[in-house]
Amino acid sequence: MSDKLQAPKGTFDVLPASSTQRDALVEQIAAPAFARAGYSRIDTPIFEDTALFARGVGESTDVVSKEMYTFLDQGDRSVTLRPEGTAPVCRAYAEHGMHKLPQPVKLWYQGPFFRQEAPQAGRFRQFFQIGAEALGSDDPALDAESIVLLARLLEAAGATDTTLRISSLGSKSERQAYSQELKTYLRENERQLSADVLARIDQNPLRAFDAKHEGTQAVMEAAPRLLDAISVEDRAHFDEVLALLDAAQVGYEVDSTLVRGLDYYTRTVFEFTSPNLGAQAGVGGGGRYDGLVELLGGPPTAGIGWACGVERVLAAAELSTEPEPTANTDVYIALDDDADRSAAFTVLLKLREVHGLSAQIELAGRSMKGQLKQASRIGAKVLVIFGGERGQYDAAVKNLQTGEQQELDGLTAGDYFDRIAERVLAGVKR
RNA sequence: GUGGGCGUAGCUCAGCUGGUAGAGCUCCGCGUUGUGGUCGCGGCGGUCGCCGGUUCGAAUCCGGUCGCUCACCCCA
Repeated sequence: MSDKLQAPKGTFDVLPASSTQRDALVEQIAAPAFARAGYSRIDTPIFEDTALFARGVGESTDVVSKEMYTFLDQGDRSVTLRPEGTAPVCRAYAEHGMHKLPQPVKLWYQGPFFRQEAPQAGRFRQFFQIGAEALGSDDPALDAESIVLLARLLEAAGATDTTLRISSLGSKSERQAYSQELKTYLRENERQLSADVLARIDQNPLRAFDAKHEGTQAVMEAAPRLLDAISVEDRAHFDEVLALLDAAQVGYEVDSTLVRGLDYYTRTVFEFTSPNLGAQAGVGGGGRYDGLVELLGGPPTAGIGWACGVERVLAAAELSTEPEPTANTDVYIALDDDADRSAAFTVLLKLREVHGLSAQIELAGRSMKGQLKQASRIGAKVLVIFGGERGQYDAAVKNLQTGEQQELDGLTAGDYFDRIAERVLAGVKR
């Protein structure tokens, strides 16, 4: 075991048993919902110029400062495995001049993301996200639409007991002023704060709201709230978002302590959590990021989006019944000791290619009993036996559902396929 | 990075106070049978994570190390 290679720390193999439900989440639940809401699929590179995240997500964030997989390529360019999807989508928006398209531009994506953190329940180094970004409009209805989209997605996936927390971070200027005020407050109470909160007062004081440390939480209860400091316009925008959520009958909790760890967020921020997830309770979250596109070299552009973790959604949905990959093989070709293997192989390919059937042939040297067992194990409807018992027949076609079997003799190179195929098709259709 | 729990067969696990490894499931074969199910019998499969120490003898005790896992932190 010691020298056996294994998947890198924090990564996992998606085995056949679980790939079915993962695919279903993306293809049967997410994709149709996005299509109905006017979102188009976008795929950005798995790695990007490191500067994209440094600038877009923020140098001081944990994600950028200590969790990125960054390396130099052969040309000494610093590249980074994408830790999140919003910055790349905004880069693509700016790079391809999407501001010239009818606004807003709605995009969705799905794929792996990378963060070098200590793995634990619900947290991986390579994880999969489904995300949605809508750029080019700051209409509160877009915020509401985006949030409702995620709410419905979670519901459809089976994560029905989630909680939505929502708040507004206001605009940059108020946030900066508030940040100063909060720093002062924290300094006044620094004796009760935990060491790591204390160490980050200058970097990101808002983080203190997230701490689980008791003393810190006591201090934060009485701390000034950003939601009380935002501008009249931002407050009106936020109230409109809430009103639309009410209209959509999406329940929420306004939580003025809600903090997001990425620098680009402005105004609306939200997060869905699930009680059956352990410490990493967030299943999905996001917010508005007016200004990000401009920061990345594009025109001033409003934007809002979210991402949800595929592994977390699935865990929150508590899919108890692990559906075995439904076996739906049409034909299984069994080989007796004296089978004409060449003829069997030809029939196998023709059944697949001419008749479009799913056909498998014996490949493991099993006994006839073992081959029968294998055929029923993979759900074959029809069995073709080549060889026959002691040469009593050249081939036999057995309907595995009814048990009836027809034996064919005198097969010649010219007509064996048609005669077998005729009987196979009759059996498959039944 | 820090702390708790755990590393025995492909999977789930047993193995008390030290005597050089077991079960169930899976897989393969044989018999039974309705060519597949059931049942019966048999087989494949492990340097007990790794290294060192104590001992006549270590899966078991001690130390170290690696890995997994949960939590802190952070986030999806």
